[in-house]
Amino acid sequence: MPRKSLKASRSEKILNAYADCIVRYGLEGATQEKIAEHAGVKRSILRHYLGNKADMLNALIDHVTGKFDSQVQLFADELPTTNRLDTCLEWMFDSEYSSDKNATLALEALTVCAYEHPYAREKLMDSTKQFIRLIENELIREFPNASGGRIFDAAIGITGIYFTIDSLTALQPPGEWWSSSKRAAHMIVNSLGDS
Amino acid sequence: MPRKSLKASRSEKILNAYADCIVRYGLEGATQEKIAEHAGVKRSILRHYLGNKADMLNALIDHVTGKFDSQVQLFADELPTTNRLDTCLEWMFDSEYSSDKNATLALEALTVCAYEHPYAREKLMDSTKQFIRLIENELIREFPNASGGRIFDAAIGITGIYFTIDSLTALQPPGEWWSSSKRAAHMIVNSLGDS
DNA sequence: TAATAGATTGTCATTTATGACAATCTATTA
DNA sequence: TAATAGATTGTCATAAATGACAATCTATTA
Repeated sequence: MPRKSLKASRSEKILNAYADCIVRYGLEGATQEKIAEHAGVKRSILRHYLGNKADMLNALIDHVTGKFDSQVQLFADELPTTNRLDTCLEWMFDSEYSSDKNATLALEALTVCAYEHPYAREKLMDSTKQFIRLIENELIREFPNASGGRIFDAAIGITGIYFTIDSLTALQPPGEWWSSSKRAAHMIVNSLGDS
Repeated sequence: MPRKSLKASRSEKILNAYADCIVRYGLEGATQEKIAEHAGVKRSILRHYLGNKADMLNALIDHVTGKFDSQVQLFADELPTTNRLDTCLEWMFDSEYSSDKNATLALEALTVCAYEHPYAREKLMDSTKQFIRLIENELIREFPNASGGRIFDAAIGITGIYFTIDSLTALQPPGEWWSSSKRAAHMIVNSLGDS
């Protein structure tokens, strides 16, 4: 007889606003007032659906890492059957293409609290590993004969280049930095070719 | 007849504590109380030497970028005359060696406020450029015949790999990530060799 | 349509962070 | 040693953030 619960959709909306806020104002700068404003709800609502500050942070950690993970998965699924690796780099290093840049940025904003929050550290580590593994898989597919060690080195390198150019977004770097990043990633890829 | 001013040394100590705090707690999480505690002084002292919150942030921006710049300069000056590039990568990607990792981390912690603080954005951009230029110079010295474009691409790539592995410190990644990062950087360097 | 579970709003107390400034202490040297 | 400029400490007012909870509104369906 009760009305149906909006918990799922409301929580979603609030956590997205929370993620936006930590990217914009930093983790501690994302106050409940600001989150509520961004989400277009009253502050009391946050508490109603997500509990107190600590609860909210835990929910946020799950939400941000989960969202990142599923976007990574979606990204992998959408890659074409031919020319996968080139397409992959093309998508990664095109500042226009990417649908939701904030996924990476939110991850990075959370990183600063890893010291204080072992749970965040754990989840962030998992998500990072999964991203590296995506790159590894594409490299293996293209260079089945390369050693696992070299594949991993290359994956770490490409991931590093991507994370940095992504986090530099806040500094509004010139567009050439994106294309240079892409070419640097290709340098790594090519070096796997020379057996 | 007055006593001599401690402004320089006190400000230095406070700003170092401030930088430590933003790395540990994030920009907004670094409250005056915590800074004072880390610096081993009373909170009132902060105001006495560095003014109000906004003044302190500006001083911090100058301090952090200035410190980073001078460490980069020192780093370049200490490179040996022979085998410079290898030594450079060796030092960058040795998690033990580096004297003050926090210089990079503080830079990254400040990045989140770039949206709100154009001044921070400006200074951070300058420092980043200077770092890239250091790498560029070493690459040019080793590969005088490589095109400027390829040199820049490589410098962007190596810098990206370095910044990322450095910021991942908070997640306590396995030591192999450091060595893999180093080898990835070498892949980029080597690709400059095959004209 | 009446009862119910949940949505939504509003308010108040507590804690925390900051700003301002008065009061006191201390090295320096004229 | 006395005057001075600065160091240091302490306190209070204000603002901001959070936590807790009461009060009201509204779908849903028995």
